[in-house]
Amino acid sequence: MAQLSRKEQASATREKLLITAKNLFAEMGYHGTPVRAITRQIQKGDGILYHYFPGGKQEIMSVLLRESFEHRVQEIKQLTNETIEHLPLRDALLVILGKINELFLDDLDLMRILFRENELFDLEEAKQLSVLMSEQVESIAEFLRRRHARGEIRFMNFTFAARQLLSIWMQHSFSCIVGIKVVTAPDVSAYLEEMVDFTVSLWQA
Amino acid sequence: MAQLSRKEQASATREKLLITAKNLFAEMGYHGTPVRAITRQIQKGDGILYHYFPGGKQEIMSVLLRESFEHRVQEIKQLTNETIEHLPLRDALLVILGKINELFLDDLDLMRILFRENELFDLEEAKQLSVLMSEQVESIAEFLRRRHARGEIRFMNFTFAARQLLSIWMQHSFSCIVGIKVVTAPDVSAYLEEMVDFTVSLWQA
Amino acid sequence: MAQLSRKEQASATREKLLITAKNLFAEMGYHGTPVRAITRQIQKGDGILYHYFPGGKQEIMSVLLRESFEHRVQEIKQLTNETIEHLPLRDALLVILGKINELFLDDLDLMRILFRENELFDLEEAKQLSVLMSEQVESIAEFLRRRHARGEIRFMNFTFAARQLLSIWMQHSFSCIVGIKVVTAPDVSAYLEEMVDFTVSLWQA
Amino acid sequence: MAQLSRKEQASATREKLLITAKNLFAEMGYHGTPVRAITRQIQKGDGILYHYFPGGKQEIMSVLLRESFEHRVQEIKQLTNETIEHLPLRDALLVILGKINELFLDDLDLMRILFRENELFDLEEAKQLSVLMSEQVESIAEFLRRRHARGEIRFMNFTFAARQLLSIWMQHSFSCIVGIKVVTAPDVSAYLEEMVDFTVSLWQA
DNA sequence: GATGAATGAGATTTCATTCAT
DNA sequence: AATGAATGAAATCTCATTCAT
Repeated sequence: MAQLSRKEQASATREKLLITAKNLFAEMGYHGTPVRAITRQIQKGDGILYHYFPGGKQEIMSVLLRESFEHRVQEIKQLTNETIEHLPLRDALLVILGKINELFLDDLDLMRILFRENELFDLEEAKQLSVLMSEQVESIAEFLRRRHARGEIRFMNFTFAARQLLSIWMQHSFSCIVGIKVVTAPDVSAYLEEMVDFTVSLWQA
Repeated sequence: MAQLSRKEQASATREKLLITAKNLFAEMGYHGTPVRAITRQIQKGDGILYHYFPGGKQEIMSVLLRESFEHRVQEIKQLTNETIEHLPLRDALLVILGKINELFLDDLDLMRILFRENELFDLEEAKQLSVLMSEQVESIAEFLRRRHARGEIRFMNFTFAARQLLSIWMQHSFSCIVGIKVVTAPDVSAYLEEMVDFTVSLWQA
Repeated sequence: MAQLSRKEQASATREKLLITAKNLFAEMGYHGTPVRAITRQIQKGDGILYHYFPGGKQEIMSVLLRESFEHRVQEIKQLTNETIEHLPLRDALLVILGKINELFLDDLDLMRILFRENELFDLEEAKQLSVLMSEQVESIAEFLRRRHARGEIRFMNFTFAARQLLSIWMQHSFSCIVGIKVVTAPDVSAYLEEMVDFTVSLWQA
Repeated sequence: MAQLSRKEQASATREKLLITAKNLFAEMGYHGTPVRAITRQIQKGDGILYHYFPGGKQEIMSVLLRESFEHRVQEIKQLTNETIEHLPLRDALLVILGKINELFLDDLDLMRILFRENELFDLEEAKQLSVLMSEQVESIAEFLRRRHARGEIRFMNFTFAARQLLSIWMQHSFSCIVGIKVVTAPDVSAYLEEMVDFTVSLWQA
């Protein structure tokens, strides 16, 4: 292992704290994770967490949410339509949903916590997520409009259509998170595909 | 006030415990509600809760969920299609969703807790809720089939159509519960109506 | 040992907490006394203190001060001049100062704490003590006036004279408390007597 | 600003530490002041305090007390009677008390701390203060003797008289420090003057 | 001279639960 | 049926101090 400068080591410790906290919060919940569990896992003293996050447990959670959110925003904004413009409609939609899904699954644990303990944190995170979803709706509506221009789907309220599509995905995701499902089928991965095909078929008629 | 028999008194205390617990859990969360807050509000000693619910805090929460769930099941099962059979399609669907909504809003707080602390309680409740939703999907699909038979909507995969409809509602409800919304519009009450109309219009084409 | 009813035992525990806290605070200071030291000394669990004093360490200190103060007020008010009316002046004054001294020495430890940590507690206690001292000044002035009427001392501003007397005592007491003395003589007990005699001699001239 | 040599810089840092510590101790108490508050205020690292004061927090407090005390001793010793020898008695006494008062008020905060935490530090400081006061008593007694020789006051035990005078001042000062006053009058500044006049009048009779 | 990462003992407090009465 | 005294593990957080750099 390379010799690390003090600054590098400090930043590494901070990072370890964040990662460990995220994992433990995911595994045992925010309330279920004692601060000690975090510090002990990185084999440091009890106080180290307060050295990097003077606000304690709450602050480390806040930082986790903020960082995850910022990453998500950046990724979704980069989801340019160019890469999907030439794909068949259903494939394009699946790519979009898949990409969104990926982003959420990426930090599914964090989402889970945000949902579960959502009163703990100032609702800022939730609000930002709302805005993000709204923007996404409009972006998809725009995409559908272009497909209509190409004659692939009929004319309709494209914003509503986009919402319909996102509903399917969101309901599916929320269900996974909270453990209540509409579909008790074993093959949950195919669910989205099925529903997208069905929806597109309605749009084409 | 009439003198209560011992049995009635006991039962009254048990009931008071349940109601008080539900209110406090809703207000301050399950973790945020000390057992003492419950017993003190009904002006009884600390131990009384364990007399009626030997399993303690967890048990009282379980009972609350179970009772609420049983009530919900009963109500939804009574949601006979007969009463809506003669209504226009979009009205009938709105009645169905409205009824489901009503049932959930009825104990929105409990739902919130079920979502938030869903790993605390054995997932039995969540599973039952899943089954309930699946049954509901089939029931709606059946209803749509009948409407198709009447020539009101075209032929399609009615199960998928029912899922699509429920997705809209579920996404909406979950969003309310966790505070993340796709629509930041001020008039949220009209949202469901709009989306149902849109969906029905697709089914009719 | 007689069998105690539950209520008696509870009250005994509360009392034990107060006494133990007082002793430990006196010995090691308020800050220097962990709550655990108190509960361990009475061989009870950590939480018992919070059962009787929900406000914790601060509350137990407050209660100690309040109770001590109430006792002191009561005693000083009962210090009727009747019992000293017939004594020679210097003896009467020594009785008064001795009585006051006794009252303070009674809870010298508490006084020490009140002085030392006086910013901790709302200044109510200190204010009340001030009022008490002022009243005492007037009471002594009144007594001196009567002695003047009897021709034992000359005419003068009796309030000032009373202050002068109390100054001697207070300075002496404060000195004992904080450990700074004007007199480094070994026989501190004779100090007050000497000074009273000196002062009276001035009044008589 | 002139470039400071290393020695000057070091000494400046040490001085900054002392001044900052004194202010913070005064403001928040010894226990209430974390070492970090001091080092952060002078924008240095955590360890710097231990560089200049290896004994840590305790040592810096000790040094503060010692320096303040040395300054006080020096000043009081310079309080030569020559400057007051020609003044009227009451004015001369007021000058003496005023000078002593000034010296104490100068570092009232430090006095306050010395009183509050007097068991923390070895009692050396308190003892020295005691000796200082005793010497002062004798010095005043000597002064009174000279005034008696001039026929301004009658013969009496001048040591006792000096004690009586200092009592008035000490009680007043202590009262200010701990917040317990004999006089609740609004004009506290006149208190000393009144009492001195009263005492002198007794000496003259 | 100076830094600040790291320590870890220890402090206060909470609270679900038990059980003798 | 009811009480509430007592428990004690556990949780969060503070802070004087050390020491490698």
